[in-house]
This record gives sequence, C-alpha cells and structure tokens, in this order.
Amino acid sequence: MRNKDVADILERMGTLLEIKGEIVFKTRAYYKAAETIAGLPEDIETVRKEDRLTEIPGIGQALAEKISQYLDTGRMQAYEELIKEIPEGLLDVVQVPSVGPKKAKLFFAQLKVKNPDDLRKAVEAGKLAGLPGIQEKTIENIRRGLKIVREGQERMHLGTATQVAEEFVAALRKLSEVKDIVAAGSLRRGRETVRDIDILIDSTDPQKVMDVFVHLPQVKSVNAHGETKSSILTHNNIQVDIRVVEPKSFGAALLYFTGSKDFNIKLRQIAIKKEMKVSEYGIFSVKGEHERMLAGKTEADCFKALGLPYVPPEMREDFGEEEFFDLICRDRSRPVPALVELKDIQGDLHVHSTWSDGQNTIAQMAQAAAAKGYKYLAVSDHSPRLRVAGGVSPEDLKKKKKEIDGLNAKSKDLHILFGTEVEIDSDGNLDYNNAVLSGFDFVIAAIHSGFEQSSEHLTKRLVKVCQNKYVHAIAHPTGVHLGKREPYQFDFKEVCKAAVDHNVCLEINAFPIRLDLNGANVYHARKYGVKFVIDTDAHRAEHMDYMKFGVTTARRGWLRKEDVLNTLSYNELMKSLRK
DNA sequence: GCCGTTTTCGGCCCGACTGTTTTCAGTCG
Repeated sequence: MRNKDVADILERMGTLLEIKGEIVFKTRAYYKAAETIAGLPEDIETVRKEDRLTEIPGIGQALAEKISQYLDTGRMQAYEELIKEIPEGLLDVVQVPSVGPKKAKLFFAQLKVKNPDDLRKAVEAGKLAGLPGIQEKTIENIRRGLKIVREGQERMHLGTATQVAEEFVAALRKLSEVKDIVAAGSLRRGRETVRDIDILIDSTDPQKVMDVFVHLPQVKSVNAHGETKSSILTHNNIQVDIRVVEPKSFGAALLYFTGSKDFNIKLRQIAIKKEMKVSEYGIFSVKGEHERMLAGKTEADCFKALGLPYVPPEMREDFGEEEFFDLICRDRSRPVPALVELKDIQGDLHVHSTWSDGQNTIAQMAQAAAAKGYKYLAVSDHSPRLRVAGGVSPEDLKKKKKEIDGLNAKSKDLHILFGTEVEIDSDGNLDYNNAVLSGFDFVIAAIHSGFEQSSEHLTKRLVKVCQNKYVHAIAHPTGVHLGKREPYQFDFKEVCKAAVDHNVCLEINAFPIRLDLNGANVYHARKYGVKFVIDTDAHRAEHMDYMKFGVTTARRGWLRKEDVLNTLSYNELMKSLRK
C-alpha cells in the first residue's frame, strides 16, 4: 500500500505551491486529493491499474497523470521541478507557528532561509528586522514558534487530551459567570489523536472568563488574549483555545468548533443551495442584502433549520467517502443510524491478570467489572510465547481455570470467562494447540512480533488465524502504537473478508495508545460486514475505564449496538461463542 | 486543479486575532 506516500507528496506539493504563490484553489485541490487518498480504503496501485484514478473525487486528469507517474517511477516530475524553485526545507519552515507561506517566501527571497535552522540563525543575527511587514512583535512570535517546534509539539492521544480538557473545564466551570462549557474540536469527535483543545463557553462576562483562563496555574504562555477568544500553552506545550459566545449562538458555535473542517464546509455548501448561511453565530436565511437568523441556540436547532437530522459528533468525519451526505441529503427517509453507547456494553473480553502481565488478581479485576455493572469479564492472559509478558503455560492454565471456577461459584451477577490472548507466530500458527484452545470460553488472537514481514505474508498470517475454528476475535488488528509505531502492512479488505467468512470478530482495542482498530478502520470494516468486540486490554483494574474511548471509536465507525458482540447478554454471548 | 439535475467557464466556506497598518494582509482554525 503506497497510499500514504502518494498522499504525502501531494500534500507537500500543495504547500510548496502555496509558498510559490499559486491561487489558493489550486493548492486546496492538492490538499483535498491528499486527504482523500490517505483515507482511501483500497490500494491506490490497484485503482491505478484498473484505470479508476479519476473516479476518486477531487482527482482529475492532471492529478491522475502525476500520481500514475509517481507510482510507476517513484518520482513526480512536477514535484522535482517545483523543489528546484522552492527548497523542500521550506516545508518545515511553514510548520513554525506564526510563519505561513507568505513569510516563508519572504525569508527565502530576502535572506536565503531554506530551513528552520536558517530561520533560527537569521532571527538570532537580527536579520529579520527591516523586512516589509516585519516588526519586533512578529520577530518575537517567530522566535517563540521556533522554540515550540524544537520542543516538539506532537499530537497527544485521546486519553491525555480528555484529561487535560477536563482539568480546564472543571476550573472554569467554577466561575459564576460561566453558564455552559463544553470541550469541542477533534476531542469531542473522539479522534484517536488530538493536536489542541478547544473549549467553548457561554458566559455573561467574556472578559472575566478570559482573564481567569490566561492566569490559570496550568498556563505557561499566552498566544492570544482577545475579547472572545484566547489561546494558551500549558507547561507540557499543549495548546488550549477558549472561545466565549452568546447563548443565542452557543449551538452554532459548538457545531462550528466541533468540526470536522470538511463537515463544516459541506454544511455550508448545503446552506448556500438553500439560500442560507452557516457561521459560528448561527444559521441565517440570505435574501440579497438581508440576513435573518433562523437558529443558533442549540446544535439540534441548527440541524433542523438546515433540514437535516441531528448528527452525533463522532460521525462528523470524512473518511473519504460520500456515504454520509448521500444518507442525510439525498435520501432523507433513511435516518441516521442509532449508534452504540457506553451503557450498551455488558462486559470486557480482553483484560489481563497476575497470571500474565496484569497488575491485579482475577478477583480484583472481577470486582472492578462487577462495580461497572458488567455481566461478564473474560480474563484473557497472554500465551507462553510472549515471554516478556509472562504467558501462561498449559499446565498453569489448569490452575487458572480452577481459580475462575471457584470465583464463579461465589459470584452473583458477574460471570468470569476463561480467556486467552493467544500469540500468532510468524507463520500464522497459534501458540496453544487446538486441544488446549478448545478449553477456553473466549480466544482472542494477537500479533506481537514479525511486524516487518511483507504485506502478503502478514495478510496470510491473519487470514489463517481467522480460519481456526477456536478463534473468536483478532486483538488490536493493525498493531499501531500511536505516536510510536506505525500499523503493520496488510491487506485490510482481505482480512475483513476472512473474518466475516469464519465468524471472527475484529477488536476495537480501547487502550488510548492503541485505539486499534481506529474509527476509519471500523467504518470500512463494517461495510465489509465485520462484527466487533470492544475491549480495554486492561492491565490494571482502572484501565477498564478506557472502555469509553473504545465506544467512541466504534461510533466513529458508525457501529450500532448489534454490530458489537459484547453488548449481548451473558446467555446470548455464550451461545454466540460456541460456534 | 476540480467540477457541473441551474455552469465546460467561473466559481471554489467563514471569521477572529495579530501586527502592521490608516484599511488590510497573513495566519490560524
């Protein structure tokens, strides 16, 4: 799969063209194409072979030719010519906060700045002063921007973002001037990773809220401090933006600041066709010069004014397909699906205990599960091959089973299932033989090694596992560790098909550094007919709280309750597991 | 550069904040 490579080069082209000074619509076309290809569920090389590139929305003749050339030769002539004119290092220069394409071009033209290091030297040598439109404050902002880049401002995972947002929301909610407060942005959509945190506030006294916000102890520096909008960095270099709006616009603002950007654009396009306008202040009817406000108080009002059903935040995401707008715009008789909710979850099927690398005993994990109101808990410890995790030997399995039987005899509402997270070896064989596997209530198979194998080999491994009749699910199917390790390469569609054919679930692993499958994966897998389990992979009792992130991810993939195995009652689940 | 049940040419989402400016460009989301 070279989709990401193609997306990357198109994205770079877009930025370079922007620096060059091309019209924004041209650069936007490159960005749009890059985004679409990055989210494409099939292999771009297959699409190219079948001569279907121009069928991808946003790809016309010109881009199709450039992409074909890149796939065939590994090079793109237009790109090579462009970087003769605009050095590639400028791509990093525009990453510096406060520096955009215009300033990057200016610094390059006037000072021969070709990369962030050149820029740093130019700033320190005082060479920026005197350039047109550059004064002391701009220089200071760039200096600070360079520092941020150096300290590395990466995306944080959803768990961290949720925690930071909750701290700020809690601190500001205490103010009597704050009537309503919600964390919006990609956090509200439940994206797997979040760049910064957007908080929206309904207040009678914006200035007071702003003043308190920028002086909170978590704040390291203030980027902006206006009447209705402020932006700060925390000591961990996390950007937090707040925005205060009037109550009559709160819903419209929430809609706007929740995004996604693509979703907002599409809403606005729909509005234009209906002689309406969407902004963060409301939904307006537009008749010539006259504007009249139609809605804004709540999100629900806004959707209604646009003639659309309410769309949950997790669905306001463009995974490169038009299904969503087909659904809500062209065929209004079809309702938006009723998505799975946290309260639908009846148990966790992938947690660890002290029998392998968990921190808590089975009894402790069971107690925490019961406290959540769960009806069942599968204690799925590692198998022996995963030595680092102290996998359970076949002999010890008997003792573990006995312990579970004993606890179940005393347990009232919670059923403890005898589970395993069994290793998949480099050829797709499992770490326990079938005789052992047949003794488990729940078997989830996992890859923890051989990530570097070819896509073909990894696909074969996973398909072979699906064919094993004792396997109920595949754990963290792509192997991604957010911000640490890329997913391993395999044919996603092929594995989904095998899973469907052999009645194997794919896991949505809710552990925040994994979130694997992610929302886009789930979205596509569901369309192939896959069923899912949502598990936390808890190694301590508290980790079971991560279930909410898994449910959010499921909702991003449009899952309904019936798509998720662990929404079943205990009896239904056991019936389903005896396949 | 893309796209078209109003267009093959003329559109392409909207607004705040900052810093530099006497009315606006650049950046950001």
